[in-house]
Amino acid sequence: MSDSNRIAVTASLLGDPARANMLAALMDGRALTAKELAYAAHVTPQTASGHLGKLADGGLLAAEKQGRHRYYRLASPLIGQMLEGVMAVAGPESPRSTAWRGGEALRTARTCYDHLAGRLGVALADALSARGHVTLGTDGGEVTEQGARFLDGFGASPAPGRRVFCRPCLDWSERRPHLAGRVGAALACRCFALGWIARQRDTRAVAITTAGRQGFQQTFGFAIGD
Amino acid sequence: MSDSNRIAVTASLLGDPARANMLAALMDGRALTAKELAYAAHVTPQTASGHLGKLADGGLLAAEKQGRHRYYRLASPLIGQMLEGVMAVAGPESPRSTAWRGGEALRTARTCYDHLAGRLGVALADALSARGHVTLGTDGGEVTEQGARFLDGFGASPAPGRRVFCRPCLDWSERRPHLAGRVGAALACRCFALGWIARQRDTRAVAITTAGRQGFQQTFGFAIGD
DNA sequence: CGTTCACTTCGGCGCCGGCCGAAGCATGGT
DNA sequence: ACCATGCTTCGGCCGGCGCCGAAGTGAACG
Repeated sequence: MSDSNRIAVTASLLGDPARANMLAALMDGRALTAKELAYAAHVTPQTASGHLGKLADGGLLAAEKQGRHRYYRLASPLIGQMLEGVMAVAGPESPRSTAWRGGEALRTARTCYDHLAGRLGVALADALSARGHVTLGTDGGEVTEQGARFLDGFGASPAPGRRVFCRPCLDWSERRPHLAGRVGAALACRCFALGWIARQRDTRAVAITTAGRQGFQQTFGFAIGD
Repeated sequence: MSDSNRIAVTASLLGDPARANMLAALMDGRALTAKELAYAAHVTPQTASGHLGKLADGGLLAAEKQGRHRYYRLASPLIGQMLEGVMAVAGPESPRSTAWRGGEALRTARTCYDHLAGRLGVALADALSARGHVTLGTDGGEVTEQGARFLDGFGASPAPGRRVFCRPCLDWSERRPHLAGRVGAALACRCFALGWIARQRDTRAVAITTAGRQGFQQTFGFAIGD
């Protein structure tokens, strides 16, 4: 089988709306049951079962059985990255048709596998860059020395000691980069731990709490949230 | 239309073998005619015409008419990046079934949109890293000062003056990173210009010339090619 | 132990999309 | 002007795949 046939096989796994719905639901890094994924995909459990089997056989999902429950998660960060790449190309809807449910919340703040995206994610990247905590270029970026001290103090130290590079991830709703990689993941983890943001049921839109609005304003200098 | 339906629509464009073949053929950054793409995809011109229309309508290809010839190319580097991401997940064939035609040449050296991939691409990244010309981490890397001087001297200066970050791209055949981004593109461009590598007709496998074997050995310290 | 729930498998149906032959239009060459 | 070539469109065919009802297996609960 040629390499482009392998592309076709992998891509066709994403190319069904039900399966795409499932993968998107798993993009917040959590594991969900087959039943929850069936609900997310708007199909019956039997249909979902077939789809999940294909995704697992194709190496995109990892399955774990707990009693009668079957939990699925994305098989690796690489799958998350691939989905990000497809999303970046698929892009947002045209501004004229943004009336679909939940869209605004996703645009405000959401998880993108293990890091934050949407306006919140981009605002974090912008603030860190503007304050000289990270230096960002076209192909990448790096945490500065003062940035490392800042992140240490904030409780989001990405790695001890060594140089810490940043992986920009083109945000599909903002069309500008947010921070992926270890830095992005550490920031997200810390913000959840502080209670500034909270996961919601049935969506990977992330809620910004009152504490979060204050925290982002005082610590990073931007206003976000209702 | 929800974001995951947009994923499905975009992915399904890649999910057909004929279309995947065409996109793969265009991954070396060249523009090809509809006829050439039909040949690459092993379908008739009329079938190819329908597929190309879909890829162009979907924003994946850009079309340009020259007389009776219709040239298509990938619409943007972002498309190349997306395809890289799918290829990284699709991965190589299992070692037991590598007998397909042209596979070894692709693994040795090929273009990955605008930069070099395969063993050659990975060897370049390794050599630059080992010699201290670039520093590479998990999420990215940067050209060092001595590295910038080296690249200047080599004729592959990626950008004047400013800090130059590197974008690692997981090589699907080697499962380790080669260099994408501006640095990778500048290296590839220079190696073509030096005649160390040459494009081949009907494949994005890149031929390593005799001059190239000597040049890579003397300048970068690795042996590659027949 | 019986009931409920989660999940999987089977079988049948219908839709969709890729395929190509045929035909038509446009361009290039002699 | 005629012929060859590149490309597109149309129509029909067929295979593949997602869908769900029905049924079965296994786990959890009272």
